[in-house]
Amino acid sequence: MQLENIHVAIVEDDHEIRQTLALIIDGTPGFWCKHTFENGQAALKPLLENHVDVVLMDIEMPQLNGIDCVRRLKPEKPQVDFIMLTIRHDDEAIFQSICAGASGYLLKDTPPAELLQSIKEVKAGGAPMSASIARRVIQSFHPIEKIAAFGTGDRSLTLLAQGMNYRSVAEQLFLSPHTVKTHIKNIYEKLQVNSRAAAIKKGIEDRLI
Amino acid sequence: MQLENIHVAIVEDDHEIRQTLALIIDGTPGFWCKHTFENGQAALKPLLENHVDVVLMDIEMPQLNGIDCVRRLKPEKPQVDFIMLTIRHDDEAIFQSICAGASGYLLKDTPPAELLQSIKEVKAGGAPMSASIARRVIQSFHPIEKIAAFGTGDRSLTLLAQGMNYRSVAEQLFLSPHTVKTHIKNIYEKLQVNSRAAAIKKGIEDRLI
DNA sequence: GGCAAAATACCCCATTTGCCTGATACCCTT
DNA sequence: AAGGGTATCAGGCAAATGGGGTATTTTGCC
Repeated sequence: MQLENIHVAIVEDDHEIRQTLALIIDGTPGFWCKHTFENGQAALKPLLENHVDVVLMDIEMPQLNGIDCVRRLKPEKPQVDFIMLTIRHDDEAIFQSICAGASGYLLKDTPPAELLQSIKEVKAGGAPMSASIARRVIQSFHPIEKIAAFGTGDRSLTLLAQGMNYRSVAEQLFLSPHTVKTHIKNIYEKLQVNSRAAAIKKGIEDRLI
Repeated sequence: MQLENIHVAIVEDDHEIRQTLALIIDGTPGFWCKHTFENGQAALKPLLENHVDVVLMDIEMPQLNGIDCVRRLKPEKPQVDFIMLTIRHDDEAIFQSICAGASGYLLKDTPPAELLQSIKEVKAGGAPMSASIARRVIQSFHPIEKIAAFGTGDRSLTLLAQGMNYRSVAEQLFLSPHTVKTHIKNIYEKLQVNSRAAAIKKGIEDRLI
């Protein structure tokens, strides 16, 4: 496939895991474990100054955790692909990692063959994820059960979010501006906000819009 | 692995592809192609009334496209896993499919072995995606290059989205309300909107907030 | 049929917003 | 030195918003 080795770095605080991963990678043709670091802080400078293709990144580490490490490195080295390699499978870890710039997310029980495949895959423009992680990511797009399900009002909110004012929304929905106002008032109460701005933010977060 | 066959349905308007897929699935132990349909409309009733585990769904089909078909079936049959199987790889198709309720997204050049593996994977709670699709999904979480990168203003927008008014934002950022006003005006221009509501929606969509 | 909830509509009024004009200053690049 | 971009601050003004009411009609449900 690729003519040159894929240069890999490992950031992982557990000595044994770090060594094992390095052995797996170095022991496979086409892969070269160029660096290993025992926490995020130690990885920052070397990874900024040296080129690697893929970084395997643990999350829970002393001094600087993997998510923050990615957050700081990715903007500076956008061509580097970061794969989180962690036991954490909670939404917070997953989505913070992805938002920080990770291009892959594997659980630590990933078998060596799949790990190596994932490294190749991310380098080829993919986004390798453990099956359960991928499902979580996909599910994050699925609509939530509409909280308390307000009736006509939700349409109003959608239109407001598009920049319309009471009058325009009223025309669109064939209602009086007064009515729209009443609806919006009710929506504010249900969403526990008191401004259009906050309502729209909450509405989007809760997938009502 | 599983004691019983995985029951699969195929919704695909191209006769040849449909037959080929059916042959692949029926020819593999552990899989059973229970139904095939030539468009979304034809699939609706049978899929509501009969149980299948996984549906392979094309997108572009006459009468009822695959995305709308999933949108209508998934809420009624949440336990069914839908895998889009299409040549389309544009963002609109990808994200509309996922939002409609698809749990997987494969391109039509997926080799048979990988297709079968994906069916098993989705049934096991995964979310099989072609590599390039997965990357798109992941990238959708990444912050956009700040359009024209407004400097201080973006902070203002974030605070406005939390329901603050000019005065509160000004206090928070140690600025004059006038300054905040100016910033917001500039942001509106850059986002091509003219109301706070639309700005927040666009800001969230573009991941500036 | 009857009741409760939602939807519809209207009023007043203080506050806020969006837009206009203008200004000063700083940091770039040319 | 000149120009462009950004950040800062200011006053004025028409329009929109948010909050407090009240009241009628429609709807869904028992």
